[in-house]
This record gives sequence, C-alpha cells and structure tokens, in this order.
Amino acid sequence: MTKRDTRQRRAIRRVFLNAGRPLTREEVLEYGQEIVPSLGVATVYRNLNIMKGEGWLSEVELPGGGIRYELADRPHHHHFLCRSCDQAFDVHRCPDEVETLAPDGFEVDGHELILFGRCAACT
Amino acid sequence: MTKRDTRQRRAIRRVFLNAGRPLTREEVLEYGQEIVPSLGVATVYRNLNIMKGEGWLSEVELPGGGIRYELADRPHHHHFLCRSCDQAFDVHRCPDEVETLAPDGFEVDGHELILFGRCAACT
DNA sequence: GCATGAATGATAGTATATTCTCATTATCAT
DNA sequence: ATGATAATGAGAATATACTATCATTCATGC
Repeated sequence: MTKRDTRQRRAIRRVFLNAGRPLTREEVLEYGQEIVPSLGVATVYRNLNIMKGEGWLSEVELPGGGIRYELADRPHHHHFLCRSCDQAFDVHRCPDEVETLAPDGFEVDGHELILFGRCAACT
Repeated sequence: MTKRDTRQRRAIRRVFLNAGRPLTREEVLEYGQEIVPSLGVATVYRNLNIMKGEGWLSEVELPGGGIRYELADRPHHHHFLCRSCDQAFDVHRCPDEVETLAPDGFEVDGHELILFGRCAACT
C-alpha cells in the first residue's frame, strides 16, 4: 500500500483550494481544524512537506515571519502583505521590465515583488 | 556616563560603511573579527540591536535566511540576492508604477523588489 | 467484514538562534 | 593617571521551531 486519502489530508488540500492565497503553517492548522478538529501539528508539518515534495505546494518567503505555502501550479504572480492582519494575497499583475534593473555584470534569472499595505477587509 | 565608543562598536560601524550592502549577523561577525579578532557573538547581537534602536541600521528580510541589516539612511532602493554566494546587493533603480498593481480595494503604502541571479563576482 | 499497515496525534526529543550571566576589560571624565 | 562603570566575551540558559517516537486509529484491498 502506498498513499492513503485520509480525512486530514483532504482537509489540508481543501484549505488551500478555498484560501486562494499563501498560508502559514499556523493558518493551515487553524483552518484545517475547522474541518477536522482533531488535526494535530505533526500532521500538518508532515503533509506540507509531502505536498511540497510532490510538487503540489511551493514555499513562499515573505517578510515578517516564517515560510508560507501556496499551490504550485499558479502562473507567475506576486504578493501583497497586509500590515494589519498579516495575511498574504496574490497579485496577478507584474511589471515586466524589472529584470533589467540590476547593476552591470549581474545576471538576473528571477524576481519577487511584495506590496505592503492594508487589504480590502482591513481598509 | 552613557554610550562609549568602543573598538568593537567602531569595527561594526566600519564593516557596514565598507560593505555598502545588507549584511547578515554572521557576516558582521566575520568581517568585524578581521578588525577586532576577539569580537564575540553577544557583542554583535547587542550592538546590532542598539544601532537598530538608534535608527542607524534597519532590518531587511530577504528569502533564504535570517534578517540582514543595512544603513538606515539610504534612499529608496531594492535588493539583488546572488544564488551562488548568497550575498545581498543594493539595486538603485526602481520600477515606479508598481504600487498600482494591487487588486481593487487594497491600499498600497510600500513595496519591496528582490532580484535573483548571479552577482558580478560569481558570473 | 476483516486484516494489514499507513497515517495520525500527543508528547518527548532535538536543533538552533538569541539572550542572559558575570567576571574581566577598557573607555572616559576628572 | 586613576576610579567609576559601561561594555565585552565565554559559555550557560532560554526560547522556539521542527522532527521523532510510538501506541492507536482508520483507509484500503481482499
């Protein structure tokens, strides 16, 4: 036997599909427990690592805290970090000439843009 | 008596003035020990916190590791992170329309742009 | 429905980063 | 130069994040 489709695993997957934004491990635990109240930290850690290994989730590192996770299949996008509720959101528009901004002699192969402010709910 | 101008403190200040780029605590310790070999971690931690409190240094958080510190008086700029040597560099050019990219209802009051790639020395 | 063993969850254990302690050193006002 | 004491540095102590353990639960194939 290999991988089982447990209630906990389904709950964690559901949490990401519903959220549509990057989540901290704490948020995954909190929202997951709304579906499966007994959900424990170890299970969250285990499954986030498994899902990252499978390529279903990817890590996002934003200022002000630990790693967040998001669905890996999303097209190129950036993030908005709310200073009030500390939630991260996707920003789908992207300034395209950014990679020409580096000093001479620097080879750019990627970029990350983070906007800060107040989200729609906190305004 | 208040604040003393110690050899260690001068060394740490010198390190930042010479570097001209954001430094991790580890880098501060390493470069500081080239000036004052006996420099210890506790002193680095203490003085980084003091200098941040004085507003002389500010924190920068880039992906892939801990907090870095840089001189606080620098004008608006962004950062380049070398994937090879993991050093951070300043990028002084900035795409100016970025803050208009947020979704409707989101109030943007700041932004951070990080470029990834290989620095001039690692190319 | 039942047996198998993958997965869970409570908690112990581990790793690592940061701070604290305190004897010693060195700055600075005099 | 000297004394008062701020600052240092080695290592202990602490905090925190993450992983390992293991008895129990439950998803799956038959």
